Amino acid sequence: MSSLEYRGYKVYDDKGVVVVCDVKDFDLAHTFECGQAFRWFRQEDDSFTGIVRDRVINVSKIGNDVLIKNTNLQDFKDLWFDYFDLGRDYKKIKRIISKDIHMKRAVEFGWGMRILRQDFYETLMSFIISANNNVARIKGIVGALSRLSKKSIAFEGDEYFAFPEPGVVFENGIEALLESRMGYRAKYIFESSKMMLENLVTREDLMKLNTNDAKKELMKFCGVGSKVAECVLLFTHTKLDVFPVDVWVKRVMQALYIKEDVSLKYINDYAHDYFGEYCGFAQQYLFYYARAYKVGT
DNA sequence: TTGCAGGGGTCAA
DNA sequence: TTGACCCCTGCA
Repeated sequence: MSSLEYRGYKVYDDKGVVVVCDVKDFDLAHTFECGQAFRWFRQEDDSFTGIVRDRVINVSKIGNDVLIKNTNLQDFKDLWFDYFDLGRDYKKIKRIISKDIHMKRAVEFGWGMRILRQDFYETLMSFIISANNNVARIKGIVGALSRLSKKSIAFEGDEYFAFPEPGVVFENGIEALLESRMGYRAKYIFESSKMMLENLVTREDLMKLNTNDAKKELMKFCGVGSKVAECVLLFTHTKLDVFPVDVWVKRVMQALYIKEDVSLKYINDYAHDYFGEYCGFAQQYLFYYARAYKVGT
């Protein structure tokens, strides 16, 4: 067994299980079931198994200790620390955005949600697929699309697949994409993968722009409108001051804050003004809360 | 069991 | 601003 201190965390490796001691503000269900990622699966023991890049890990908690199976200390430093956003003070963010009773309730309900730092291309494709679609089917399509990579990963008796590279998706062509049952989105996935290959828009470029310009750049991708662009910015940690407005966020904002039927843009502007630089976090707590309680339906 | 509405929207007109 | 859009899932 080896151990280390890394950026405020005591971490040790016990036979292939990395244990991160005393992690605050982290709940597995809040994080993996708040709709930000489509590649995490709840297990019978309430742990979660997920595919991240070309790895498959299983995450569970004992008290405030987080157990990550099928990895090592080096990966914790290189990958998992950033992926789970462990360097961020969520207590501070929750305090700042809890400006009223509604947000306090939402934060209290989803207290352990963390915004995962996900891969740019995978997130872009996943949220193009999410348009006018439900979560169960999105997961199915993303899973089917992943098989194209042919990068099989075995873990605990099951087979998983890494998300494909843009070149692989492009070379497979629209016919193969249609077999993933993604319907009219196949053209978007194909065209946007082609654009990724050509480096028309890169995450590095977006990092240099202000949030509004970064959003405009992202909307150059096929099948990417305002909502999907903001999701991609948020879930890749490219920009955190975004507020994706979908049907649920529209409902909850109208029911609790605005009290009348307004446009998506109005809600977006309202939230930016009201919640400020951390409005992306506010959106996630509200989304999770709204869906659970069916607020506004 | 069958049938239908709606889904973390986007695009084109 | 409005309707079409693939097709699956959940619910009556």
